Amino acid sequence: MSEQNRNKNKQLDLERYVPALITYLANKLSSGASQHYRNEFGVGVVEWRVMALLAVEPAITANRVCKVIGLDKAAVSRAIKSLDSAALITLEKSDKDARQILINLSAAGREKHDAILDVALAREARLLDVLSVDEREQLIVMLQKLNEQIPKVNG
Amino acid sequence: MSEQNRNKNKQLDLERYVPALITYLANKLSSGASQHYRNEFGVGVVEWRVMALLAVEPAITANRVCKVIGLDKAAVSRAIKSLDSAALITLEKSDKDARQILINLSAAGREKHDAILDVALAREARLLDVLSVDEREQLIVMLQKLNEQIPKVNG
DNA sequence: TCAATATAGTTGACATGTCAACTATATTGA
DNA sequence: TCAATATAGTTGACATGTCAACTATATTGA
Repeated sequence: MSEQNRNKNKQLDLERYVPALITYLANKLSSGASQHYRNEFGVGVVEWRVMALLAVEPAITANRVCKVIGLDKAAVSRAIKSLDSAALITLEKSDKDARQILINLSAAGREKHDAILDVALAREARLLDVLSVDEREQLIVMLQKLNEQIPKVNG
Repeated sequence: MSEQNRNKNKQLDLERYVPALITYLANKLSSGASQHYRNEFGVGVVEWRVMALLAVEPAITANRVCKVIGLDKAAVSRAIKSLDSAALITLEKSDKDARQILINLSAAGREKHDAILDVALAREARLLDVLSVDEREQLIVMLQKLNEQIPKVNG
């Protein structure tokens, strides 16, 4: 091996570099979903994620939405404005704290949620089709662990 | 259980919904990396991914970059323009096909690549810290399988 | 009490990512 | 040969995501 070959041949194994694998997957999933939901249902993925959370936890604040879905409050603020314009949510001031606004799905929002949910679950099912039941369980547990590691990676 | 409770209580289990777990993770990883790399090295994640690929495969076209890193050709075109302005790559017309431009890392680009690589590998190591060696291997194989499923999910 | 500090949400600026229309060149097949 | 088609790369428009500065209100502690 020549001097040249020994030196400075550090490189990434792109097929095994986890951040790349995850970014690739997330980009494809999000853009595919966004396009589909926007065409079929008139809302984007961010709006969909907020609706999915509201179905689980009614009457929550924008701040709670940020914490759960991991988005910046600017993105959430805009998604809420958009959902409100489309009459898919209702907003009410909190009695407890005049800074807070409580968000709920409207009846129309609940209907749209149910329709999108079917599509979202079908998409997830097609994705996970290649994994065994055990593998799916392992994947979920590992992704949860990795999400908990994020502060250590970035901090 | 009342009629109301039986009906229409379909909802997502947000802690186990794989597209959400992946999107969350990818957003945090990419934005953390982007901020870090931009501050320390003056390039963003897209530029970094292109550089990492160029270190593995020299003298490739923009089209090849798109295929490997899974980005739209618009994003790649802009990243290449930016890397060229920063003199981190060299561009040369292909003799074989006048439409193609062959891209290589410049000496400065190679140096910057090596510096970022250390940080990138350290970030990955901190992320994977919570997983055993076996789990890491399983995770990589599963992510590769999921990436192959993408056409079926979106198509 | 009230100044200092913290928290909820909004907005403008900008990075990242995708789409579609476009120009330029190469390839295919009647 | 040359019209039809395919491929490489660029550009404008727009969706998604983050940051920092901002307003308004609540909480803390001297």
